[in-house]
Amino acid sequence: MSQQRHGSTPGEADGVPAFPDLPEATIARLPEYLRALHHLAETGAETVSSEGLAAAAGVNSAKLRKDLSHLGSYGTRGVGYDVALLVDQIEYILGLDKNRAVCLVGVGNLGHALAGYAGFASRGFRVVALFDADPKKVGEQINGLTVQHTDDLERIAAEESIAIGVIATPPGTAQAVADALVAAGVTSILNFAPGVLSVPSNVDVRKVDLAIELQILSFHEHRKASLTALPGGRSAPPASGDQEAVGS
Amino acid sequence: MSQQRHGSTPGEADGVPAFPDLPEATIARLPEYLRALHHLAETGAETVSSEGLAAAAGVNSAKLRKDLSHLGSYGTRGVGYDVALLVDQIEYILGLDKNRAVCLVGVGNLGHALAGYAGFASRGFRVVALFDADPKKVGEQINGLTVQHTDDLERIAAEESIAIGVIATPPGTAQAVADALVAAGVTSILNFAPGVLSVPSNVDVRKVDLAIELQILSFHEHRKASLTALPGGRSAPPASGDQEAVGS
DNA sequence: AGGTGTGAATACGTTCACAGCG
DNA sequence: CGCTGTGAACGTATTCACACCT
Repeated sequence: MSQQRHGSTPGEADGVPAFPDLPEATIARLPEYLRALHHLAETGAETVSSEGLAAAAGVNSAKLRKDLSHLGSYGTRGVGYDVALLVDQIEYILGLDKNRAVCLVGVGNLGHALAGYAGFASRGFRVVALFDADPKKVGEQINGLTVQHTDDLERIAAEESIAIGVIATPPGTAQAVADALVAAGVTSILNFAPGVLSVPSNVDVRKVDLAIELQILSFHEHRKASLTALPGGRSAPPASGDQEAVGS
Repeated sequence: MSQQRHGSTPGEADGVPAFPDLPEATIARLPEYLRALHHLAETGAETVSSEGLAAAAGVNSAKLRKDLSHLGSYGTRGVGYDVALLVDQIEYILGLDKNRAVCLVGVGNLGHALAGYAGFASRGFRVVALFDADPKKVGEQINGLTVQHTDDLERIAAEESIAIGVIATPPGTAQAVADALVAAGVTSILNFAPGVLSVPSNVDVRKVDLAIELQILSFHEHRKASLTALPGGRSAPPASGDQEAVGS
C-alpha cells in the first residue's frame, strides 16, 4: 500500500527502481518459486493459480500469495499469474540478470564438486576463478579453469570484480580467506566451512553446514523413536508435517 | 517450568527420558553450540559463560541462555556452564550417541564429495552404503565402499537399517529414490536435488540447494547496490548485520 | 464463479531486563 | 557480586477468511 510502482518495467533500472524491503522468509522462498515457474514454463503453461504454483513449490497458497503481494506482483483475479511475467519479476528482484561473477576458494573434496556444479551456471552465476592454498593443486585444470594460489586471491578477486565468494576450505583457514575476500571488496560470502566468520556488517554471509543438517535429522529420529516407545502413547502420531504430500 | 527432570542422567534411557519438545529454531542451533563446545574443550576450558559460548557460536547470549534453558540445562549461576556436561546433554538430545547409519544415493559430482566428507564421521554418522543408477558407476570403490545399483536400494537399506538417506541425484530421479527410501523404512532424508519431494508425514525431509543460497546472496547484492545508488542516500548505510563481528 | 490481494488473528521467535541463586 | 534462568515485551512469520476484481 505504501508504494505501488505498477508502471515500472522490471529490466529498466533508470534511477531508483522502487526496491521494496521484502521479509527474509519471503526472499528465501523466491528461488523456489522461480524454479517451479521455470518448470511450468517448460511444460507450456501460460498462467498458474496460486494453488498450482504453491503446490509446485511445496508451500501453501496463502503463503505464496502473501509473498508475491510483497513484490507488488501482477496476478489476474479469476485467472492467476502470468508465468513469463512472474519469472521476469522474480529474476529482476533477485538480481539474476546481472550474471554475477563467483569465485571458489578451496578445491578439495567439496570444492571440486562445487566447481563443476551445473546449477550455478543455469541460474545467472559465472564461476570465474578457483583458488587453493596447496601448491600441488595450483595449476590444476577444473572445468576449464586453472586453480590459482590463495596468495593471489585478493588481487585477482578485485580485478575480476567478484560479487560472491564461496569458501570450501578447512575450518582453520576460512577466516583468513574471508578477510582476503572482504579486502578485495567482496560483500557476499557463501561459507561451507564449519565455524563462525567475523566480517564487517555490510558483508552478507550465508552458511551451509552439511553435518548440521544431519544432526537436525538425527534429533527428529531420536524424538520419533522416543514417541513410539511411550508407554501410553499411540504407535505413530501424525506429526505436524513440515513437507506434506503434494501429489505430483 | 512444566517439567524439570534434573536428576536424570542423559545417557541412561531406561524408560521415557523426558523428551521436551524444543522449538525448531533452537534445534537448528544446537549443533552449532556443540561444535563451539568441542572447540572449547580442546582448548582445555572446563566452564564457559553464556557470553563466551554465544560469541563462539555466533549468537547473542540471551538467545543462547533461552535455548539451553529449554533443554532444562545445567548451568551454575555466577560461574557458567560445565563444558563436558553440556556436550553430553546436547549429544544426547540430538541422538548423536546412536551412531546412525547413513546411505548416499547418487555418486556424481556432489555425491562423490559427500561420500568422502569427514564431517559426517566426526559426528556420530556412519556412511554404510552408496548407490547409483549408472551401471558404469556400480562397482566403483569410494572411501572403502562399493557403489551398488539403486535397484537394490530398497532391499539393502532395509537390511542395513539405514536411519538417514542422502539424495544427491539429478532432480528427475529424486522422487523415485525418496519413494524407495521410504519403502525401506527410512524416515529421515537429506535432499540435495532441486525440487519438492512428496513423502508421508512421518518422514522428515531437509533440503539443501546450493543454487538457492547464491540467489539469496544475489538479492542482497542487488539491494545493497540499489541503496548506494539512492539519490539522497548515504554511501554505505550500516545494514542490520546478520552475522556481526565476533572478535576471534 | 473463480481466484487474487490483504487486514485481522494467531503462532512463533527474539530481545529485554531483572529476580534469584551460588 | 556475577551469571543463569525466565517472565514480559516486542517483532516477525504464518494462517485465516473474505472483500473485491475480472
